[in-house]
Amino acid sequence: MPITTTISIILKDNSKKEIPSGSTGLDLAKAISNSLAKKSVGLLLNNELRDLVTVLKDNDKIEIITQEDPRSYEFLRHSTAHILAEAVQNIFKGAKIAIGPVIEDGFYYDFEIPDHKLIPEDLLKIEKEMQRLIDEEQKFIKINIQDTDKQLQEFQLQGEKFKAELLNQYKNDNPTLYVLEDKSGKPVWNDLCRGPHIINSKQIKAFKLLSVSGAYWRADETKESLQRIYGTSWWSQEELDKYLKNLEEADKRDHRKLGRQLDLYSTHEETGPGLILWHPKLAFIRGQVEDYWKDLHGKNGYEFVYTPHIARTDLWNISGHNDFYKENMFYMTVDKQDYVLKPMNCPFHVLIFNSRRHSYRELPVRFAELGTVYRYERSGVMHGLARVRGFTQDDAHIFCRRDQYVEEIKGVIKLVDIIYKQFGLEYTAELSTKPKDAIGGKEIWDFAEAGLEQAIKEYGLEYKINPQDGAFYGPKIDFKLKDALGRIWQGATIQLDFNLPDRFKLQYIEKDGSQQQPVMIHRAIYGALERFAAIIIEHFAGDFPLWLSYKQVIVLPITDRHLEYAKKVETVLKEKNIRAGIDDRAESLNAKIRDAEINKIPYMAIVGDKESNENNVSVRMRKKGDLGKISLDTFVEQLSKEIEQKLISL
RNA sequence: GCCGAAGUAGCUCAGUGGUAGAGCAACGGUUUUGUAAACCGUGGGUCGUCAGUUCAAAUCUGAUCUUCGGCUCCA
Repeated sequence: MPITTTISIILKDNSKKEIPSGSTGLDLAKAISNSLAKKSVGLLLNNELRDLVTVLKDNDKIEIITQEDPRSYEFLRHSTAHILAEAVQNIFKGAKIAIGPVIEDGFYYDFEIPDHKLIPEDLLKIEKEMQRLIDEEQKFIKINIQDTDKQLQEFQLQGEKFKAELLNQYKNDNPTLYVLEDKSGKPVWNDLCRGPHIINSKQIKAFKLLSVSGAYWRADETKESLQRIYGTSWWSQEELDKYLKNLEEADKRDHRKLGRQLDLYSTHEETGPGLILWHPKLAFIRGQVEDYWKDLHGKNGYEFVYTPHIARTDLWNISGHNDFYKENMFYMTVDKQDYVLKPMNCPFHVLIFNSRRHSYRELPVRFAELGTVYRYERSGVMHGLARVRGFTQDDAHIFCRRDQYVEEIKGVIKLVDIIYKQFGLEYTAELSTKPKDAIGGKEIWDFAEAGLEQAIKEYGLEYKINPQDGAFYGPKIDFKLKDALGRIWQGATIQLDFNLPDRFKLQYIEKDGSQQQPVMIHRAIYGALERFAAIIIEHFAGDFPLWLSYKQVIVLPITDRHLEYAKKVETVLKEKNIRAGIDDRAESLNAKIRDAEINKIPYMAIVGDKESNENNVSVRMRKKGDLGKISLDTFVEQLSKEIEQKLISL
């Protein structure tokens, strides 16, 4: 057989490149251009991320990943995590390493550190050690583990029980070890790892450790309790600074912080955790959000119902909640009868449907309710308005025929689209399919999943599939929404239910006189008003659009002699249903402006001599500053239009 | 629920065993102000709660409640 001295590589654009055999990805990059080699980080080799220094084979398909490619961060962060682990083991001698994966914008590493509890100050010490290791220009070397038993023994000898456990698990999958070598080529540290990694620690230009927290080995609370360090790393200090600034901005928008500053809501020890008291401003905003919802749903064929907050346990026995939802329910006993505080609205809506016979002609029936439910949440999970124990769902249940339900799903998707656009929120859809422990046969699941998929496709929505992530009672579409800072929140959900129609024996009379089971759809668009409030507070950073603002205009008289005209302006605005007020305090104009800005009031109408003589107002817009003088009539007209159109400006 | 941290005036925070502080807000007065803070004065806290150690506890210890960062779970 002839020995080939060159191999042929297929590049991203399907062109071919001949390089000497034994070349690595880095050699390939150099062969293309030196500037490319400088920016190169790793490879996409036959569709898998690999080290840049991987030796290439004939006919390999290669895409060189540079620092400009978002995928390059995976190499960087994963490698920074290794340096973190090395640093921690250098500082805390008995520390054992668990796992250290890349997460969005960063990485973490889990450790078991006997006799030491990490505190934030430790992070500085660890960062220093990491920098020292980075400056040592340590090389990442990949080694195939030939003798797993020997390696296993070594891990056990070192007390690296987590690595040993992992190696044992992966021993038949060609496990690899990454060894870090110092400049002299001496191995100084290693980790069982699939990679890929960067070549040299000096490529880590900007990193920061962010926080410490607890975690469990394999996310199992019965297993070892570990200490986790979170960090982030970037290709340049500028990138890191930008990221940290973004974190600060997110912190400023935190709805819990703004909730206090703007007097939006409170919780109290006396009421208990996760129970929200809505103050007037946020209650007003909620009212606007609810009115908009009612209007839209009324126009789209929904009928509104009200149902009680408690029901006898009997109801929850029939629905099955008392079995599968037990840990989340609040129970009480009255007159020796057991009651449950409702965790969901569906059983009530089902009872309304079942309270009389239905003809196929009446379907679909759509019952909607802003239903307040209570769920016991474990004490550590509460979070401001976003995760609470008592919350109001914008709930609705659709009962329809099999031949209707695709259209019904499309109708719900349309509402989701309209509503999210109204708030300037982007979203993505996810289709969750049959889980392992599901009720209902394959046939009905196939039918339901196909229908959901058809609806999404026909609507023209992009979506991804979450295999086996559906509810046990049916598949679902979840909507993840993205706020102004690009953060993802769980929003709307559309779920099919095969469970309740069965348990409550739901029926309607078909054309041929037979009794048929309707298809039942659960859906919520805001999700929960509490969480939605949290989302829009953070999305708008407290600067609510005019139609949502509790106070829309504050009139600022310059001196007392302008009070009379200021009152006139206020009256004119109020007559046009514009929510206006006057700041008549004996404060300087600057002070009044400052307070209005702090309270995030959208418009300030400043009135002095010039304005009162000409029936004008000087308009100042929140955050934008002085807009100049316009006539009072024009001002009213412009505001009315902005309110009418529910405009948003971010 | 679990791991870790925190709780001092309405808010933000200082105060490491010896008489509880600041700024802002509030209140009273003076100032009548042109696009992000006028000036003077006054009041306000059993230091989350309960127990313990001590001559003496905001400060040390324990329990408990709440909050925060995560884990797990979820609208």
